Amino acid sequence: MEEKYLQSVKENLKKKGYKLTGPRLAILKYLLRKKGHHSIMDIYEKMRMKNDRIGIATIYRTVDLFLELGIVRVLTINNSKPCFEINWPGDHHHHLICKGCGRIIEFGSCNFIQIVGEIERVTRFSVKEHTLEAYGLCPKCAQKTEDYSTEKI
Amino acid sequence: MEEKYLQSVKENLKKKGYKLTGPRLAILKYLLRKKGHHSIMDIYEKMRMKNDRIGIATIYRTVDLFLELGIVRVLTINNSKPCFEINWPGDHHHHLICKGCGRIIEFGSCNFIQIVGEIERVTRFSVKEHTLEAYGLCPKCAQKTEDYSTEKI
DNA sequence: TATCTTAATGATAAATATTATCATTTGAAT
DNA sequence: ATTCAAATGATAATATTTATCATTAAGATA
Repeated sequence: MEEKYLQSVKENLKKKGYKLTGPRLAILKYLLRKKGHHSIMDIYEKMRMKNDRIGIATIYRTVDLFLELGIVRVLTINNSKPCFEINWPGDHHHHLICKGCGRIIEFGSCNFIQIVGEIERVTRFSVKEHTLEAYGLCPKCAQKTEDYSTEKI
Repeated sequence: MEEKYLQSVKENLKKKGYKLTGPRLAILKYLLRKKGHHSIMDIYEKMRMKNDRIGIATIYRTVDLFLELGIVRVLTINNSKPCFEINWPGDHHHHLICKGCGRIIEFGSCNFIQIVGEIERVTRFSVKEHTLEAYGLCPKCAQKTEDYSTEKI
């Protein structure tokens, strides 16, 4: 699975005339291994801890390139620093962010085909991608809020 | 309409113990008047040009406060600087961004009630808000792409 | 495999963006 | 009108991002 994906990334790069360098491969593997959402600084610090001599400029450059090639996706929660994740082909998921504890849940393929059709019909755009972020309260935090609201002050 | 909204913002601030100061009102009016999506620097520069003595720190602080109070919404397109817009109550729109020319189209209330219900059922979260960005090509840029693809090289 | 060519890298300087500090101002409660 | 804390603007301090450039290393070629 990952092997196959690495292969496809390699072809993707080559096709556009980019090299599959050590640092690029290392960042890719980092994101594949860690899963989840990682800021530039996350990636940089964690990789440096693993005795990797990588420079931060390379992280910026590589993430930008990966974004352009569709290898990664960016997630910007509220107003904070952008985080990146592997854009697995066929894995069309979205994010549910708890406003209480900040936990991020991924939820699977949304029934969006109809809505996209509607958008295309109304706007005359052709829609290629979409991202959806939902904000709310996880069960625990919802419980807490309820506790507060019934609490005597 | 705007009068009424200003009034509600005033109450919103007061309720939480914040003051309706000159700068806050000025920023709010700027966003109400200009419509669309504005970065921190946009707001700062335009307001300074209008002989406004406002400091940039105040823009940051005020926008953060307005976000927290739900008075504005943030839109972060791809990986660029966040832009802000008035969060009109009842105006639940989303953004369609042309990957060709960067133009942003707003599209109206999406049929999302079912999907939100589904998300809540599966994740046990209670969903309060959601944002949806769609990326694609506007009619003009779609046309251009087609031109290229049929062009002899 | 050794050589060559050029894109890519890492270090770091430079430029931008954001946050913290603090003396002064101002909103609004009294 | 007075009071007082919150808010402001200027700007210093940090943090983030981009640009520069000598060096390195993919990958093409022989």
